[in-house]
Amino acid sequence: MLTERQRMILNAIVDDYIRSAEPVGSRSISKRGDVGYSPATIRNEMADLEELGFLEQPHTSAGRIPSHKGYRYYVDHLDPAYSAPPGEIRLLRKFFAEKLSAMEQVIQHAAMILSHMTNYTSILLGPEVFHTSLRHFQLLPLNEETAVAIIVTSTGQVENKTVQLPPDVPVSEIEKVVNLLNSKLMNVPIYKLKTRLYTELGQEMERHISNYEEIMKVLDNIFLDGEADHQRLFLSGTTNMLTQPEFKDVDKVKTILDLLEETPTLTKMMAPQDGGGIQVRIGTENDHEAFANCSLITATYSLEGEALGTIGILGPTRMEYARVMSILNILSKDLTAMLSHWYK
Amino acid sequence: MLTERQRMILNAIVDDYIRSAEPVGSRSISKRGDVGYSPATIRNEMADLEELGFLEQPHTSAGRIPSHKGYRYYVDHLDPAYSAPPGEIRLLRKFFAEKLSAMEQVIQHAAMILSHMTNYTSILLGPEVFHTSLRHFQLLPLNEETAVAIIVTSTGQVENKTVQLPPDVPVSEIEKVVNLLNSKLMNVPIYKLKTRLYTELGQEMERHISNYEEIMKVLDNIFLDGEADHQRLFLSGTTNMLTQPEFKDVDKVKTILDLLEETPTLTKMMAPQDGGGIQVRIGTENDHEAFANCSLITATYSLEGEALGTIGILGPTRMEYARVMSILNILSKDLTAMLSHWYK
DNA sequence: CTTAGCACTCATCTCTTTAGAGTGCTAACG
DNA sequence: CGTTAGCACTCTAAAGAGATGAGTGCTAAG
Repeated sequence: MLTERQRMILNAIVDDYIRSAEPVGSRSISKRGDVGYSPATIRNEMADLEELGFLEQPHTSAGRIPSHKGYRYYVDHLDPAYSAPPGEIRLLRKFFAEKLSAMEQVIQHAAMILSHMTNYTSILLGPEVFHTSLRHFQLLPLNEETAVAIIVTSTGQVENKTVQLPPDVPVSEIEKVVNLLNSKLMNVPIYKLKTRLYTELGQEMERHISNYEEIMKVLDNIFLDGEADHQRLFLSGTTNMLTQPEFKDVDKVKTILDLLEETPTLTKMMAPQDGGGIQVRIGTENDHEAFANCSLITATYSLEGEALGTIGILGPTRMEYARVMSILNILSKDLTAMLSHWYK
Repeated sequence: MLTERQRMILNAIVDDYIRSAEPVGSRSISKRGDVGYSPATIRNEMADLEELGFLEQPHTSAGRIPSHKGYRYYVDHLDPAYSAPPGEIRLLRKFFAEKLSAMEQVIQHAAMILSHMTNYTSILLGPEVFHTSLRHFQLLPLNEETAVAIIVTSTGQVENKTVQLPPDVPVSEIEKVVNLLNSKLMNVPIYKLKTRLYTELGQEMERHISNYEEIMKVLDNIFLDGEADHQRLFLSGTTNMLTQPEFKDVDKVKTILDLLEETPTLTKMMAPQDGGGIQVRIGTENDHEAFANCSLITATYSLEGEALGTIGILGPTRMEYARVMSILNILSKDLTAMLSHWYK
């Protein structure tokens, strides 16, 4: 039905169009390495393919785009043996094997509810913390002043951080500390590391280690960081942004949505400022430019009196503050109640 | 700092703007029932409020919108006792109490993976079926010809459907059928109801019930419906639609996204046509106009040889068919494998 | 202090013009 | 006879030029 050359050209056009989303001109096909014909020749073939119904012209002086029939032909003649690259498959399987902890499910679920009820975007910061514990700790001196701290968690995640060492700490001392930590803090949940450091190790450290206080500071610093980095972010209702008339410009929405994908930035923004309770950040009070026209309302939930995570609603500055604040208030309390019931 | 009247006007402007997203003019404030002043008076106050920094003008001849300071004032002076309407709170708590079954988590998780890996929107149809079973069945005659069938599931969901009764069925007969169903089909998973109807009840029905065949038809009809309605839909990556240049027009995206919210329509579209395997529906081959520029690629996963659900990717007609088809193929097989392992 | 009236401003919509990409056709070439 | 160069032609997208109208600020009267 189609000549070999026509098939090749059709394939080239579909491929190009899939990549570029722009009508494909004869010149650009001609310039591809795998097609050895001039634009004029391609044009002739394209005219034929159009007549046969495989291509379309959006308008007279545009390039061609595949018609439905063209796509259909392309799909039906795809190499059936084609398989995604092995790296991709490995990734797919790896993600698929992951599981959410019961805790995370609750958070994710809450995110969904929030976005549905408010018609805004909800952002929930949940403590990954809950299902990861310490498997291994290492502190490798790089030189006299700096060392790399390595934390391996029960889920196999490896975190590392470069830290400044206090002056004049002999290697033997460091080894002692590391051994102590590994023996005493093994299997302790990440989020409890910092407190356990003091409650369980304080005395022993004081007895055996010379620079006790300064080393304590270093460790404190390391675990503090681990705590923040391990939080997990759940989003829901991002498309609700689109329904707001102030964001009818796609580019504006895009900058916001892109920022929502940037987990670290978002995590920082969600961090509660001084004290808990409901917090409202209006427009530029969010310290990111893309949120200049947004307001972020957050509330914290907690376990045993300690703030664990944050739930938040992102909307236009023109937001139904009263309603959203009330809903956040209720849900954060319910979450807190549920958690304390759960982990008791 | 602000006079009572200024506060009132500021509040009115913020409220109006929250609702309308349009700059608020003096006239519209004046016309509100709760403000008894003419536009000119309002204008004077508005000029003052602008000077104080609570309001802004997008341009000289537009109405006013609240500034950040204006929102801040509004928020800080919100009635602290305000609480969302009780109906809303009840709804919130109800949703929050819901739980996803293990099965559903897997599906939802798969949806996320798919959208992340493909950068398109993923739609997964999972069998709610798995964790709901029949708790109670009722058939209430309305008159001689019609009756309401009520199905209560183990999760407390209540489904009802109006059905046509065959002529001349005495009430006593109906009662017998209902009793038989309740005694024999109690705790049977919804998805097995239809087959069990025949395997377990066929003979007994035939013996005791006069209009056996016609009543069977009615029941069949009822359970068929329940089966379809109980499938659960998971979406992920809806915002990926935005990154496609063909959908840079917000209105176009909106029609698509709106359709994605319509669960029943979507469920129907995802239904596999004749036979399983990977299916590609290009443009208008999807029987909904809003998807004229979209392609939907679907694959089914199954349990014990029976198709249970569908996983799909929605993207522009200009889609990376080969890659997506390969990924769907792998994931659908992995899902099938996982399920058979799970439910054995 | 409040309100009516009127001139003024500026965004938005529509219409027109312009620039550029890509075609179709014709004629020449190997 | 298939392939290629050249050129006129077409049509969109971008830029510019009025017309429209909502809403203001100011002034003067109530």
